[in-house]
Formats: sequence, C-alpha cells, structure tokens
Amino acid sequence: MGRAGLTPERLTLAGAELADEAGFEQVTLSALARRFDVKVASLYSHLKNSQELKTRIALFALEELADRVADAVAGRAGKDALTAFANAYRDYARAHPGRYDAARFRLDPQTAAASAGVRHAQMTRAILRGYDLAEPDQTHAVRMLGSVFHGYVSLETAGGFSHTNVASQESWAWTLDALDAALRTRATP
Amino acid sequence: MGRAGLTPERLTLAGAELADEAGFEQVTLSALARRFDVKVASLYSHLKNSQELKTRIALFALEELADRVADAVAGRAGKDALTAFANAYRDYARAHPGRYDAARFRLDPQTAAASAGVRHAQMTRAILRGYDLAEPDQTHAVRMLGSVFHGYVSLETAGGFSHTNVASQESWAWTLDALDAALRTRATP
DNA sequence: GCGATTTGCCTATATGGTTTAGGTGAACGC
DNA sequence: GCGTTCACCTAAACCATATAGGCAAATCGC
Repeated sequence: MGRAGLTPERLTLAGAELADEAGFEQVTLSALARRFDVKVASLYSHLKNSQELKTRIALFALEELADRVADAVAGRAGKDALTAFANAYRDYARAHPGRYDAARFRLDPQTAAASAGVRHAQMTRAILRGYDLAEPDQTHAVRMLGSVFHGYVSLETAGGFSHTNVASQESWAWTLDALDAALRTRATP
Repeated sequence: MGRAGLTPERLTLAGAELADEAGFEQVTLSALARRFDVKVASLYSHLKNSQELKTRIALFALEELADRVADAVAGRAGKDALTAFANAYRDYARAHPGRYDAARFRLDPQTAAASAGVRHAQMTRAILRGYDLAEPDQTHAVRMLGSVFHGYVSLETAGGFSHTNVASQESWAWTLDALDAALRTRATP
C-alpha cells in the first residue's frame, strides 16, 4: 500500500483549491481525504483537527494576497498605488473566491497578530503616505479603505451587483476616483 | 404529551435569537429542537429542511433591518439622512450580529428579488436624492455606500478594528464625513 | 356525542462529517 | 536482522441532517 505523501502544506494547498472550486464551507476533512484517496483518520496525523485546516488555509490566503498586493504597489505612489492595491485585492477575490473567503475566517487574536494581516495594514498605511494624513486621520482612512475594498468585493462576489445593467467595473473605477478625491481633500497641510 | 406549539414563524424567531447568541453558523435544527424541547424530526412538519430555516431567518432579518432603516431616515435629507441610514445599519449589526450575518445569507435569485433587499436598494437611492446624482453615477454611489457600510460593520464585528486605540466610533464618523463630501463634489450640475 | 380525518409530535433508521484509540506494515538507523 | 518510527489503517463514539412511518390528541361532519 503506497503512501499518499501527506503533509500539512500539501493538505493546506489542496484545501485552498477545494475552497475555490466548491466554496470554503465545503472544505471538510472528508472531502480532503477523498481527494487524496485516503481515510479521514489519516489526516489527523498531520492536522490537529478541521479547525486547524481552516486556519492554515486562512493564513495561506492572507500571505498570498499580501504578496500580490505588495507586488502590485511596488514602485507606485498616490492614486496609482491606491488603484494598484485595490485592483490586486479585487482580482484576487475574483480569481480565488474560496481563498478570499478563507482569509475572512475568524482567527484567534494571537494567530491573527502573527499573520500576514499585519502586512495588509502596513501596506494600506504605505498607500496613504502619498496623501499626507496625520494621525488619527490615517487610522480612519485605513479603516475606510479596508471597508470599501472588502465590502465591494464581498457584495460583488455574492452577486449583489448583477441586477442592474451598469457594469461593476465602472462602479469600481468610480469608487476609486471618489476615494482618491476624498483622501486628497483631507490631506493635513 | 403536550404540544410545543411549533410554527414556522416561532421557529424563525427562535432561530434568529439563537443566531445572535451563538452565531449564525450555530443555527441548526438540532439546536432549535433542544430549545423547544422536542425531537428534531418534529421540525420537519413545519420546515422543509435546514436550508429553509436559514432562508427564513435571512428574510426576517432583511425585513427587520429595512424597517429600522426606513424609520431612521424618515423625514431626513442630505447628510442627515446619510448618517441616520448608516447608523441604523451599523446599530442593527452590533445589536444583532447573528441576524446581520443571516441577512448576508446567499438567497436564490427569485427569493432575493421578492425580499426586503429591494427596499434596501430603494432606500439607498432615496438617500442620494439629496445629492443630485444622475445615472449612472447614482448606481455607482449606491454600490459604494453599500460597500462601505457592509465592509465597515463586517470588519468591525469581526474584531478587525480592535488592535489600535483609535475609537471605532470616530473612524465611523470620519468615514461618513468623507462619504458626504465625496458625494457632494460629485453632484451633477 | 361519535366516527373519520387531520395535526403534532413521536421512534426508528440511514447518511455523512468529526474525532479519538489503538493497530499494522514498510522504511530506516544501527 | 531488530527495533523504532512513520504513514496510514480499522473501529467506534458523537452529532447533525433527512426520511418513513406510527400513535394520540384535536377537530370536523353529522
């Protein structure tokens, strides 16, 4: 009887793929075991429980998303950086809806603190350097940007924008314009 | 053996309460049956399956939220209406996190079309009457506002804003200011 | 009132996901 | 070769979902 070559990393990646194909809520140890043609109990040698699998997928997605965003904003500033950040974020959610969902998975505080979520906040602050915002305005702006990006892609992927014939892409561009303008007028002299 | 007096309505309300107490994902027929001290199978006389229970809770929450928002914006206009809308929305999510989650439950298109979701869109458009936006700007603005409100309360209830000592309430007010300003500068002459 | 029917909840059972305990065989260290 | 470790196994308990079928209380026709 050959070995399937299970490792936490391979299980995490397969779980991420499964999430994109069938939705994050369909990520179960049973489904994962089927995918590797192995019995469910075998997975417990590599994962503490199903919670750990989901947490690992979440952390993996956060890293991957942070990498893409970092790549997109490198060498850009101002509205250019804002747009690159926002598009990288939205593109990731559209290309990997299951992983994006996973990135929203509730992590316990210490896991969250050690996650790439911190990089996300840092990159958002980096974007805002082009807008000359002093504290606490900068924190307010970080929260507003995070809210718009997350809210938009959540509603979009949930199909919320498909009932009118105005293209979502245009609303996205319009929203980024409005955000850029709002941030510029709030620059502290 | 006395009767428990089960009806779809009472089960839906109890499910909503359960969602607020333990989280929407903890809403199961088993938990509901325990709450009424009946056997799980008995619930199937009143509900087709667990999917229907969740759908009913979602529709209930959408109605309730729409009622609160309608009440809040009545007789207001401009920034006053925007603030009232936004606060009613956020207050509901904070007071009833499980129901708010339920309102985000994926409905099939025809159920969604018959739901209070339609009222939400109408009310958002009503808010924008004070800002003189022509189409397609109005649709863009509806989407942006929906994204900010949903995104903000999602991140806030997920604990995303609890790691800095800047009060979330201040960021919320700042964000509403910024949105109001952005909408005013986009008014079509 | 009394029989027939409907209603409300029941038991029993099947399916499938999670988790733990304990076992086996193949590979590897020496 | 011998023992240990590792990767995967069987078995079994627990819980949620769902269906089938039964019984008794409530309700309706007369």
